[in-house]
Amino acid sequence: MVGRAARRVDVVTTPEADGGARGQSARVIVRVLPDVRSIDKTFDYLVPDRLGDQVRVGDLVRIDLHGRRVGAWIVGVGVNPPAGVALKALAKWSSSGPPADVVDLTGWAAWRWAGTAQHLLATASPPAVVPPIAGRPTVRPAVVSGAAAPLDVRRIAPAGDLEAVVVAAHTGGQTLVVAPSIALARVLAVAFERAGRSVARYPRQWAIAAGGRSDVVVGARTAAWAPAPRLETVIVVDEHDEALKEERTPAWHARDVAIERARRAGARCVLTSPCPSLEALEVGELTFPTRDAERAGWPLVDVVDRGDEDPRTRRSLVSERLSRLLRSDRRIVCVLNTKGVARLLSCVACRSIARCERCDAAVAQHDGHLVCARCGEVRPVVCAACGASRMKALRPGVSRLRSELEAATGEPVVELTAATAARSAPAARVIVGTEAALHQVREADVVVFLDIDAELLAPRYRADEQAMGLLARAARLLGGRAGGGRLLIQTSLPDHPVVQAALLADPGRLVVDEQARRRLLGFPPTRALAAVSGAGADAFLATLPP
DNA sequence: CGGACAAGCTGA
DNA sequence: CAGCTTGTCCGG
Repeated sequence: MVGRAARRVDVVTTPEADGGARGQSARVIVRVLPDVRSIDKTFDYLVPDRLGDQVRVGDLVRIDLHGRRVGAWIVGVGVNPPAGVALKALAKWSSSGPPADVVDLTGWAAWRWAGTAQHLLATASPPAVVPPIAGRPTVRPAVVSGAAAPLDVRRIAPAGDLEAVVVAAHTGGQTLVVAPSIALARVLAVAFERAGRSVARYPRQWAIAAGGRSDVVVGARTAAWAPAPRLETVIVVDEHDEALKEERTPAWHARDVAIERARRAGARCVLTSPCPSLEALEVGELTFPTRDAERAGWPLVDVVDRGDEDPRTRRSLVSERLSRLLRSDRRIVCVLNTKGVARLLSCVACRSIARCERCDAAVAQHDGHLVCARCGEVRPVVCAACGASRMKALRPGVSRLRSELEAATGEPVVELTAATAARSAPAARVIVGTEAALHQVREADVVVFLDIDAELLAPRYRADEQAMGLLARAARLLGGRAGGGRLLIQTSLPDHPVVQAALLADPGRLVVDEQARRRLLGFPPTRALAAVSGAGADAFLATLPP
C-alpha cells in the first residue's frame, strides 16, 4: 500500500563517520515525505556535497518532484534506495525540523487518528526558519527500554494550587508542559520562571527547546509536539479539557500524544485535572487530595430544584433564589448554552411551534428575525399558521435572558458569547453568556448555570463529563469556599450524579457509573469511535468485520 | 497536488 | 481523425 509507506515513517540514520574511508566517496541518500496533501508516499534523494553532513531526520528541505519544486521533510538518512531509480539531488535545505523521536511520533499519530503525517509534521515544525542546531546527533537516540515510567493522574480541586503541583512535578532533565489554552500556558510559564527554571514557550521559542537549552517547554496543545532532546517528564494540565483535542483532521488529542510520547521516551507522565477523564483513569494511577482539602478547593454549591419552584414562575429561568442574588451587590455570571433570543418558539395565539417555511425544521429567533438553522431561511417574527406576531420562547437564549435579567436588576447586563470575544474585561456586575463567558470573565462571586439540564441531557455520550468540566471551570473562577464564592445550579435533576459530584465536591462519584455505562455501550475509552461518511461509506462499512 | 498521457467523444 | 474532455497514474 502506498499509504502505509508514509504513515509508518521509518527513521534510518547514517552510521557514524568511520575515519572518512567511505564518507568521501559514497553519497548520502535521504528519504523524504513531500509537504503535499494527498501524496502519501516517500521518495529518495541525494544529499548534494555543499550540504555536507548537516541534514538530519526531521529537517525541512525543498525538492524537485515531477517537474515542480515542493517542500518536504527528511524522514530517513542513509537509506537504501529502490533499485533502478535515478536519484535527483535535494534542491535546497530550508530549516531544522522536528527531531527523530517526534517524527516517529507523527507516524504513530497519523495511524492512530487516520490522517496524514504531513499535518502533524507541520504542527511539530518551527514557525520560522531555524538554522542547523549545534550538537544535534546524527544517530538516533537509543530507545529506552525496561520498566515503563509511572503515569500519574492527579486530581486536584479546581481552586487547588495548580501551579505549585506543576512546578513540583518538574524533576530535572527537560519537562514538557501541555496546557489546554495559551492563557494557562502563559501562567504556568511564569510559575516555572518564578521557581528559577528556564522556560521555552512553544511554538515561539522552538529553537531553544530543540537545543535543549531550557529546563521546561510550555505551550498549548501543540506543545505535545515540541522538540525536547533531554525529555524526562511530560505534564498535561487539565487533561479533561476538550481544547486539548485538535478540531481538524487528523483530530489528535494532546493528552494521548503526550502519553505515547512519554512512554516511548521512558519519561514520567503526569496528568492533572479537577475531574480526570475516563481515558486518563484507564491508563494511569490516580492520586487525589484529602476530603477536606478537596472540599476546600470547591466553592459552596447551591442546587435550585426547578421542580420545587412556584408554578407561576417555574417557566422562567430566573428562579427566586437567583432573583435574591441579583438584588445583592455580588458579581454574577449566568451561563446558558443557547445563543440568540430563543432556539424554540411557539405562537402565543395558536400555540403552534414556529417552523421553517421552506424545510419545516424548527426555527430560532435572532434579533428581530426567525432563522432556520438547517437551511438558513430568514423571515420576520410572524406565525406561519395564524399570522400572529407574538411568540413565546420555549427555549430561551442568552439575548432573551439579558433583557429578563436587566428587567430584574434595573441595571445594564452584558451578553458574552464566543462571537463577542472579550476585547476588554466586561464592566457590568451581571453578565449572561454561553460557556464562552467562563473563559472571558476574570473574576466573579457567583456563577449560575441557568439550565444545566440542557448539558446533562445532551445527546452526546460525553455529556456528563462535559457538564462536570463546565462546573469545574466555574469553580476555578470562583475559588475555594473560604473565598465566599457560590456556584448556583438550576436543574430539575437534583439527584443527577454530576450535580451531586459538584455539591459534595467529589468528582470521583461520577466515575463508577459512567465507566460501567461506557463499557456496556462500547464507547471510549473501552473502544474507539470513527465517523465514516461520504459516497462509499456504506460499501466501506460492509467490508469491515462485525 | 498537478502534469502526462491514454481512452473516449464529437463533428465535419 | 483533429481537437477536445475525462480519467488514471505517478513522482525518486
